[in-house]
Amino acid sequence: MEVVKIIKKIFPQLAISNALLQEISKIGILQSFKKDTVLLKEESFVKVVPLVINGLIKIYKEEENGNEVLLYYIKPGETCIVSVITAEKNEKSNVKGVVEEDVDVILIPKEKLYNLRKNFPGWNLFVYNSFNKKFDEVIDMVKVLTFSNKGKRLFDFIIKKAALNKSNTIHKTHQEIANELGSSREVISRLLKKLEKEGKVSLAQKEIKIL
Amino acid sequence: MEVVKIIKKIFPQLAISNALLQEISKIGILQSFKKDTVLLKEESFVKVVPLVINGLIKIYKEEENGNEVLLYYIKPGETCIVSVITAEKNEKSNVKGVVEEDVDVILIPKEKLYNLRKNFPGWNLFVYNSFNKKFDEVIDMVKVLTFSNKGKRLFDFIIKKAALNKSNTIHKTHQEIANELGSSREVISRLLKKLEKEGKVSLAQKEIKIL
DNA sequence: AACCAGTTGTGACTACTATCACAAGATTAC
DNA sequence: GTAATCTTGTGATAGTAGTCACAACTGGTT
Repeated sequence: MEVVKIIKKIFPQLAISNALLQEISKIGILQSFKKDTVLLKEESFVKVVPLVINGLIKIYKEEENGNEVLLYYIKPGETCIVSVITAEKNEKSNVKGVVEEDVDVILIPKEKLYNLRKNFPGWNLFVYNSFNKKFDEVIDMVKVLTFSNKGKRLFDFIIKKAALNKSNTIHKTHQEIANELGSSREVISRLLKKLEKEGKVSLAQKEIKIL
Repeated sequence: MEVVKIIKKIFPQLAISNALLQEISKIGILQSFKKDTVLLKEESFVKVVPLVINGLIKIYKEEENGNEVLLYYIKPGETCIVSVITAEKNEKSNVKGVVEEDVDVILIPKEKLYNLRKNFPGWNLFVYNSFNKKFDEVIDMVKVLTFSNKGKRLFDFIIKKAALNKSNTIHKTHQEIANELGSSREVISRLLKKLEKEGKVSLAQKEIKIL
């Protein structure tokens, strides 16, 4: 019963009810995905909902012109709320999900969701919680986008990304950051240089260290 | 059985299951609120969840410095998803809800939510749908904020607000719009003037008409 | 009619951000 | 070790947005 242990450790909320714990360990499929695997495509139907055990998944929206809009990351102990909702509504996804750091996940097949929702209140509460958390994150993003300049937004991003990595260093090119924040490479380079001069970070190739 | 009729008409989703329909008509409290009534305060606990029959509720975040961040409007047929979630989690709200146009609502007392969630899958689906809709709206806002300038954002706002009013005219001062969009009055005045010159709107005191 | 408060219009200035152009540094492959 | 490629640095320029200052208009009141 490997899965039961994992759930107890990483998803304590789902282990409160023993029935739910058993059900998920029965229907859940353990699987791993490598960096850059596309788990959720825009305009396609959701077949499974992932519960992230470790690693990181990036959720974003992709524009026609190639622009991307970073929405949030899914970290261990969390699920892809957009997947849950669109799977149950049998609708197409309108966001994209890509593995940012190699992940291990428990996959819940879409057909099992109705039963979970109907018979396990603990599952609903988990979904509500997940929803709430991500909604708050996106709302916070709206706030930052409304009132902060790029410099603040960039620093905000660096701090949060480092926290997700449980490290004080992030490994991304300026171009990648520019894409995620909807800016241009030159602007990010300049702003990072400024942060370095202010003594807040130190820079190297593909590396930003928080001081 | 006035409430039953209203639910059937305005919330068809909740009328699919007769049991749910009966339950809501039993526990729901019909009530009206005038413009500017504060229905949901930041940092206070949610006691009731409103199902909006007609009118309009504005949901936004208020900053320490008085800045506001418009999140979305709740129109007839919708519920305040933040209320549902925070009520069930017994947490404090982190957004503010104010009546924008006089509303009639069905109020669901917080204590009844658990029973609805546990025993009525149709209620869950309604909550999921509401969540999905508002999440999409906020995501779209992130997109606009990331890639559009204020001019586009303003025009976007005008179009959407007019649609909510079911009218081609909105009645707000430039200052009010500036507050909702997190800009300044002068900027909004100038941009509106520009839209007028482009023949997209016509302006009068406290009135913007879409052409 | 004159007044007043609220609303809108606009110039001047500054800071921020995007874009183009190109240089320079770092890394990888041969 | 050198070429080729990827990544970062930086000047110049233009457009966007916020702020200050003040003028002009509007609707309602006395």
